[in-house]
Amino acid sequence: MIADLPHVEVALPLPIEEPLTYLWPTSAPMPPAVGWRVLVPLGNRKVTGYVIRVKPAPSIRSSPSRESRTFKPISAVLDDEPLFGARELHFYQWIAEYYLSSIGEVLRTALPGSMNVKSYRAVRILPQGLLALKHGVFLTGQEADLLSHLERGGKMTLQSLRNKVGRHLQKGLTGLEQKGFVEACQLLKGSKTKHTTEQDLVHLSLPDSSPPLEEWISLLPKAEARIVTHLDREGPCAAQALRKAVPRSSKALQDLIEKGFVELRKQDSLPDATLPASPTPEALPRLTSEQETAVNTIRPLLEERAFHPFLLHGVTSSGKTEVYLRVIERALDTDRDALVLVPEIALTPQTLQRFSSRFGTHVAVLHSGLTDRERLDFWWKIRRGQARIAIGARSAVFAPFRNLGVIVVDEEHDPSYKQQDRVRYNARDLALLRGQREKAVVILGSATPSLESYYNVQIGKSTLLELTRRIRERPQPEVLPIDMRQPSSHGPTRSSLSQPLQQALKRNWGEGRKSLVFLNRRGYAQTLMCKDCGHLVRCPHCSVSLTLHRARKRLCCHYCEYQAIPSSECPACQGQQLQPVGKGTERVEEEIETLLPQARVGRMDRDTTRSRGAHEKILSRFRGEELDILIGTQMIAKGHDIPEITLVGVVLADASLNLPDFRASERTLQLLMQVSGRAGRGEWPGQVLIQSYHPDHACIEAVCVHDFRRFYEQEIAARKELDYPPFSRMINLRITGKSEETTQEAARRMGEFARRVQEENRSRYRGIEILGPSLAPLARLRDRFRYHCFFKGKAPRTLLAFTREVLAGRTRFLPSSRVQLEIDVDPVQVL
DNA sequence: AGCACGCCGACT
DNA sequence: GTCGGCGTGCTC
Repeated sequence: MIADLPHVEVALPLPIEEPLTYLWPTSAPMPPAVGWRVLVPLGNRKVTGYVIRVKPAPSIRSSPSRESRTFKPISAVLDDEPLFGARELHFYQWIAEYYLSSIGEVLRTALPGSMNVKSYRAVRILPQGLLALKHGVFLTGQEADLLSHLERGGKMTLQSLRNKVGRHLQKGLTGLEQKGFVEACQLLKGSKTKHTTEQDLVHLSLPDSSPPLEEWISLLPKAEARIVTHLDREGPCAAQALRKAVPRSSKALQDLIEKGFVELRKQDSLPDATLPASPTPEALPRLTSEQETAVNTIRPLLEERAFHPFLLHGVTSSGKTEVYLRVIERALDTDRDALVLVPEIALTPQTLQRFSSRFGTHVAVLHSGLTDRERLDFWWKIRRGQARIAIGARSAVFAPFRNLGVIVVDEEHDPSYKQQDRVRYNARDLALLRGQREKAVVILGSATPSLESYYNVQIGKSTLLELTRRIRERPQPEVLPIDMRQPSSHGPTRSSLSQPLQQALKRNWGEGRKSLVFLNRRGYAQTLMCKDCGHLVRCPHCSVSLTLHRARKRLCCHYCEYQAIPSSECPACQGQQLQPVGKGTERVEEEIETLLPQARVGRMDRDTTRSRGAHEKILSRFRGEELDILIGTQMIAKGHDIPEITLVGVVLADASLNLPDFRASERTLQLLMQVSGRAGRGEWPGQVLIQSYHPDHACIEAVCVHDFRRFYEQEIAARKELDYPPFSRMINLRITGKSEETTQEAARRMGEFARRVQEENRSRYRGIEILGPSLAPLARLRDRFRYHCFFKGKAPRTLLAFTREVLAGRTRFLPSSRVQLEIDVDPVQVL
């Protein structure tokens, strides 16, 4: 046995739970260690993996009777240094265990996507093959077919060949391979992204059984032939230099790479130039006394290098960002790094401006629009200590800083911090964990803290810092409810805008001020309904109705890609009375245009911000002098600061209130407070009108009197009563499948099995409550039926242990791959 | 995840 | 007969 060679355990980004063992060849230029990214053989392809353990050399005493198996060696080491160390690995392992996922999946989530290289089985045509095709000799029909596809495509994966030729190509291929017309090989995918410290070196990579070079070159197009000649004469050449040396080589080089006749290899180029000098210092704004207290409370703990969580509860426009900036400044001064998390939608140029004007090029901005290359670049800059601040959405919580001093989670209540697929982590919670592990200060900021975070303050786990006043002593806007049940609210028309809101919009526009109108429902009408038979137009793939989008002239499903052309005829009764019901932003826009024909009205929702930069473009038109009234969905409620807005209208506060979710009223409060906060940020006082059919609901009352705490007290009492979070933890198990019967049956058996597990270990699992299984509120999505089940318990560890035990028996209740199981720990959205 | 294999029904 | 569908099981 080759007992002395080092073995490593490699985690793979696949749904394989266990790491696999590989041999670390002695020929490798570096010793095995945790964190190396490697390419490993798996079946007949190659995948990226990450070394998570170096196995101790087997002792001499280990009995040879135990079947010793041989392991495959790794194929390649992919970087010049490991991507993570023991500390980071431990963090990843914690996440895998807590979110009931595998370490490989966590690594895939935590590291930039372009780290994942894969290979597929492929074949490529050999020069003899090209000749054979030209002269049409010795070929069956299928062989000729295959060769002609290969001639066009160069190196092709078996998959893509199959798509062209059909599945049965094995016979033809083996024939061609025997005749020496094609060669089996691997095609790497995703390896093209490199960071800037590397450059491409072009190598010739002629097939093994190569004829004389001249014969070869004669078969290639001119430009390609020139490159091959150049490489043959000069040897390997940097891609950029080659482009200069050989005219018109870009396209030809691409073709050669695809045909597999040349290869790109990475080579280190010079490291980045040093960072530019610090930005021009700007006069720092004077802090309010509240801001100063906050900064002065946080800074000493930062300097102590201790973990300390803070909840910065600051009303809108109270200057939370300035507090972050001051603390970050101090962190940098003491040689520590800073991480700032914001909801994706709040990553606007306006927000970033404040950070970059203060900290210049130290800031790495991680937004969704980055190319793979840029993302990788930032990742390495952070890892190498060249970027000292990162600002980004959810996934930035994994930014590879080594010396964090402070983590900021702005708008900490925002549900977008929860990842909704694969590893369903909550970035806010991971920020706290990371701060604890790395002895950093963590600041959670919000005008409307989540109940969890506010509760943590009450039980002493976190320190509350309050900013109760707006900067420059601006008053809070006046917030008034409008009772939509009162007939007097409506005018003679059946407008979605009440009389008071119409009056206010007119007046505000007359005074030359800006108005914001909020409705959390896009499209023209919620759906079409038949007046004769009551039929609703529904999505054929999901259990939801289709939304009418008038500009696009389509009925759209908001959960899948399905679209239909609206017709005036009822599909059920053939009546001609299909009518729009339920108004969306598009309709409200139309109503406002009718109400104020001279006003300039804009709309901002997912439909109008589809293209890149559209979001900011609409906002800057509104900020400038091009729009008077902006109507939109929740994306108008976030972050931006437009001083001229003096009126905010909420068309229907109830829309999010009636969702079957225990957080519905919390969510509604957050939305309403946030959108209200847009009013009166400048010199003129603001007014907010909230239309509702439940104007006396606790969360609407709370918004009207600006009393978050009262709402909190009420809501927390209700949660306690029902043992909902934060008084318990929940885990949601969802079973989905295309067949209704199979899915329902699997869900039923899962519930049964879970109850049996509980019964069998009654003493340990007594405190766990099993709710369901039941049909999910969205019973079908993308052709899959959905059933779910909740486990609820007060002790997180026991709850996790229980769930693990149930999952261990998943083969018992998940008979086939026709049903899928998704696990969501601490779910935020349970539709 | 991706790939092979093996079982079935529907056609050149 | 083969073609192409899908379900099952494995990967160091």
